[in-house]
Amino acid sequence: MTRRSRADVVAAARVLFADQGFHGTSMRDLGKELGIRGSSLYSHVVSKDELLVDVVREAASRFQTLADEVNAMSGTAKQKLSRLVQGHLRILVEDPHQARTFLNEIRFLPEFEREEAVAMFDRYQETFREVIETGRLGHEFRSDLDVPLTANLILSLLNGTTRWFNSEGTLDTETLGDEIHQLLTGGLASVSKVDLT
Amino acid sequence: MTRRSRADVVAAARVLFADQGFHGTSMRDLGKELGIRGSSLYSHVVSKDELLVDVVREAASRFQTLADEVNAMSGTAKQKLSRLVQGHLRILVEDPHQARTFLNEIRFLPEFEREEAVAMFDRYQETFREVIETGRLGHEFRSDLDVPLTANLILSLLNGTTRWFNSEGTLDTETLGDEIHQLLTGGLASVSKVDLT
DNA sequence: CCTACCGATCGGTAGG
DNA sequence: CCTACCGATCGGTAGG
Repeated sequence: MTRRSRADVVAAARVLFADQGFHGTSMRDLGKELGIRGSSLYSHVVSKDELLVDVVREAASRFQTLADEVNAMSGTAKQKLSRLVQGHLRILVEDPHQARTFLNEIRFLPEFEREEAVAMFDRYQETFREVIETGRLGHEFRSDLDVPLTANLILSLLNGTTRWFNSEGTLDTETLGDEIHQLLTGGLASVSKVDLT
Repeated sequence: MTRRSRADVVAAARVLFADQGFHGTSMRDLGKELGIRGSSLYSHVVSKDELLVDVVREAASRFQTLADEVNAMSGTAKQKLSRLVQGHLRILVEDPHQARTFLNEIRFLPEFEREEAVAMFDRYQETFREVIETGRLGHEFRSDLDVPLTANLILSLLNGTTRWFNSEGTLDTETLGDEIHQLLTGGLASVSKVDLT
């Protein structure tokens, strides 16, 4: 194997921070994953914190990109919600370690970067709120919806999939997204909606 | 203050394991929370692991109790689901630190106790599956529902509330449960279901 | 990227 | 419940 780059170190951090937690992972653990000494990592990064910052930022950036796509898109609220659901799931599934580090270890960031990440995620969540509000005003969704609450519930549902969904299994990601979108728009009940529009 | 009991130590563990993580909490941190030395904790417990085991077991036990209640209950699938949703939320809200430690730190348990806890939670989840399956067969719910998937989605939604719900806020727990139950059974769509039964 | 090392902190024990 | 301490490990640095 050749010399490692900073990107290799970040790659190891994604995996170990996700599996063992930030505080459960030592620099020596990361080194072992790459076949080098823990102390050698400091030629690539100046601190352990920096690795967590990198992983969280790259995840945040993906969510930001999805939000931009949806904001630029035309279509009904349901269509936009579907795109948000599918896009969000794709991000979680494409790099589950990155996603889990983002979701679970964000609280261990240094204060400045933590606030930065939280603000970034809130801007992302704002896209959910806007789509829900549009659907509510346009009578696609219930007019009595609590919009911020609904956004929180949808994101909880999506993010929770990282705890059990395995993309190697029988269910593929897009089908999962369809199931979720169906549950969100129509619920569990058996009788299909009468569309009055 | 008088002498501390093992229960006091477990109480401190619930809070600090939830806020700082199991690996981010030292025995000295726990001691400080109680106003004693870290080493003094060993007159109450034999290891740090034991504290995590205690917190996880007490949470698991609460879920088990709820499952027993629902299994003993009569009513429609929707009513049972509502009871599961409300009961699950109440457990999360009554002791958020215990709940968050259970959800986030369970993976750091010693292998035997981890498998025990996972098995316990799967038995609990089985109650969700049974209720959903009953509703499906009785045409309360869609007949094409993927039952285990739906159980996972519902639990993801519920557990995710620990990340943002604050029972001190304007929204009380029961109303949150109603909103969730409404979302789950009817979805976001605006037109109310036509009940053919 | 390595060896050698730093002070600090870790979980835990002995003995009172 | 305390002091005093153990070996191991932590994040990180110096110097090559």
